[in-house]
Amino acid sequence: MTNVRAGKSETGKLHQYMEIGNELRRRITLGQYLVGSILPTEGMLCEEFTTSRHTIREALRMLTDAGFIERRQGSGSHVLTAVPSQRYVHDMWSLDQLFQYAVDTRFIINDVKFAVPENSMLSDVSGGKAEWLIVHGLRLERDEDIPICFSIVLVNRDYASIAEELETGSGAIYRKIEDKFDIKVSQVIQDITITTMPQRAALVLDKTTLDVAVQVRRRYLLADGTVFLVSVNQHPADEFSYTMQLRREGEN
Amino acid sequence: MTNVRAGKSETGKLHQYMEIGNELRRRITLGQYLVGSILPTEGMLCEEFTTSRHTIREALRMLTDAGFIERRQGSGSHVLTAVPSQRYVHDMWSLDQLFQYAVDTRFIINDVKFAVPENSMLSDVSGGKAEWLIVHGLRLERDEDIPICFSIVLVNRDYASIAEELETGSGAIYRKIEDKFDIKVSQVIQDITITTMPQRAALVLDKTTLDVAVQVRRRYLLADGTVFLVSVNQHPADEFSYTMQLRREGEN
DNA sequence: CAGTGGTCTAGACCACCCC
DNA sequence: GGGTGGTCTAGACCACTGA
Repeated sequence: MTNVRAGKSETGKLHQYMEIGNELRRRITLGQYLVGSILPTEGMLCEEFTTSRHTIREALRMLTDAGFIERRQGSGSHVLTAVPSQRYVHDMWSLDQLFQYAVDTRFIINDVKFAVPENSMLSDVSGGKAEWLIVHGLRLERDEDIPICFSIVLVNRDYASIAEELETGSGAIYRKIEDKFDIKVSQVIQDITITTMPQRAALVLDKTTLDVAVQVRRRYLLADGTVFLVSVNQHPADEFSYTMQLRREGEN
Repeated sequence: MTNVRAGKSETGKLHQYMEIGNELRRRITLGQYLVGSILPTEGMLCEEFTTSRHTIREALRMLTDAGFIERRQGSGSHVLTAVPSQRYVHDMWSLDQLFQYAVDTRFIINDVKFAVPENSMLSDVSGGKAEWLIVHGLRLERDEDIPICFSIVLVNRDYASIAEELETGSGAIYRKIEDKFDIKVSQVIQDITITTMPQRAALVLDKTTLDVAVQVRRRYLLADGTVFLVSVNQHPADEFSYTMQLRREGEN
């Protein structure tokens, strides 16, 4: 029992569970505990460090949060990696803020139909020639008539009945679907490319001089990997600016 | 004691701490516990729910992880918000992967100097006319001579001595600085805009037909908010594509 | 079915904050 | 100094996993 409080007097002021957590992390980093293998059980660690189970569990929670291990009831603490990936966090109130669509824009629908979309927009999304609900529209600054971008939204057929409610309210379409069908976006994949502005969009946005556009495509996925909505926004290049802020998480 | 296990028999199979956590979250959402106020103490909650302190602490940990409250030793559990911001996580091994610079590129330095940068690159960064270490270069595909983008890197004067080590190794500059000065990036702010390719860059990249470029600027901040490095990369628009994947965190 | 991690109890002492 | 949350102990029962 002499070293129960060793952490405080010797190395400064670390708590027991932190010292143990750091030691275990060191062992993983040094390959003493191999990736793919299983850590000693809680009981064994209690013995080795002469401490209570709760303390060991707190130490293991550190490793879990940092991404080193995964714990499975009945199975053990599995070592996932010796070099966990950094996690950078994007804080948002809603996905709308992924772009600046938050509250200051409105969406004007030009056309709604049910058809097979052009391939370029659904590359690597829908395996075949399924029909999607296709909404063409224009996004404007609220209370002004200044256009921001030309928009196409594709909705998976399973949720196509949302078409009836597109004119009401002001929120984003993906959000209306979330509410109506009680589903949740689990992942978003966004890509940004440069294209030439389609004729149709150029006309509406009154851009005759510069036909370069920034195309931002976002795919909204459910937990099972299903793409339930794809949005494609085309911005005049001369007005495009996109900022994102990533904060490093934890202290890894 | 009749309801110690009530969570299991009545509502399905939730654990006590989850039920309590959900109840507390409900109260915050409904405004029963106001934002800015302080939650009942652990002891009071133990009494109300007739349970042990550990169980209450586990419930409060749920709320903490979800961003509803912040706990301060000696002060209490402060309600931060009734609608916590969603957290979308960007998984990366390193920040290099924020772009696809991982391992398949090399950086050729054309010029290194110490000067006051043009304002356009440091808008809202350095309050004044401080001198920065300015590195001009070109990023190429590894083992090929295909240029990817034209690069400018600005290094805060405090870390300018990194200049001596720029030619060695292959990693990103920010990483060399992290190692040499034992500091850690805490946040990255990235913005993407469309510009015309500067003459200099256009010549090097042999782009005479299309002078539109995508400019990606990244500011690397320390925990105290200091910008220690700014990188500006200009890509020929016709080859530019940027994909990011955001995963919703937790089950909020 | 033996062993693992998950949950929970009922205590205790401590560091820290605020009065 | 009184009260808060943070850490820690020494037990217990349970759910789940895998041989």
